[in-house]
Amino acid sequence: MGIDFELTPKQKRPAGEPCCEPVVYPDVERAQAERMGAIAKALGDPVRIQLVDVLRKHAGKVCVCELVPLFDLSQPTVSHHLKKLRDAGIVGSERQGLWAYYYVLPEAMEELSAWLT
Amino acid sequence: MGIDFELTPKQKRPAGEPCCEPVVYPDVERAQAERMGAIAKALGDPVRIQLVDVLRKHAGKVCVCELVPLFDLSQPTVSHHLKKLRDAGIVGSERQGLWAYYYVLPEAMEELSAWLT
DNA sequence: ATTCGAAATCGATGCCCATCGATCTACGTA
DNA sequence: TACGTAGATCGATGGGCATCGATTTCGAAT
Repeated sequence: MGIDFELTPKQKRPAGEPCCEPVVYPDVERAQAERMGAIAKALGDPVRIQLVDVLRKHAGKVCVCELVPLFDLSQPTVSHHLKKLRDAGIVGSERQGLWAYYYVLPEAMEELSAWLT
Repeated sequence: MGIDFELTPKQKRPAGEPCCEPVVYPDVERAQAERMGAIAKALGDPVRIQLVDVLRKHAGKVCVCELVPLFDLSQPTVSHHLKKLRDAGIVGSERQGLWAYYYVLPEAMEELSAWLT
């Protein structure tokens, strides 16, 4: 359990004057912190926040051709943002003929939300 | 309300074969998306996730001199991460003599959590 | 006054990221 | 078969970020 960090302070401080109570092990271990950080990082862009918001409010699969004109960005850039969200497990995609449809996978956001609260 | 994006699709598609239902306005406007993105971006690093976790679980003010040895990082690097969290409004700080104490400001994380759920 | 120490800041470095135009892929249509 | 189109990928570019050692700042202690 816990993290393989050093926990015994290396600095010495004046005797009889501790600066605070000793800190215990962080109870998310490093792997979970990296997972939370990865989700948060994927959401750390206003364009991707709005993409997720549109997909979520639509409550279904949305075609990329509907997403691109929502932004003042090129089609490759929107595709790049969608890929970031997909790599983080926040959205899924599905191809039907020429068109590609994206949808929210709620689990990732529930993970982060559960950690936040 | 809403976002100043173009909403009428510019691409024409084969008649009688719509790819999906039309997308409505995103109901977080751009400013709110940027706020959410800023919070998520500040949390988008495993070190900062663990910093927040330690501060939160400690339920009080924690001295920087206790935080630094938790990580295999230099003191300036930890200070840099704390500054990022402070700039995003996720933590607050307080100086007492030589030492500096940090603590979680729950409002920012509640903001993001409320948007996520 | 001088020294010591905790924390922030500075400057440099190497890497990652957002963005674009151009290209590629693959499917539908004429 | 050839063409047109939706979306992904490529390569380049400019800016931002994580990290470090060195320095600065300022309060404490001798």
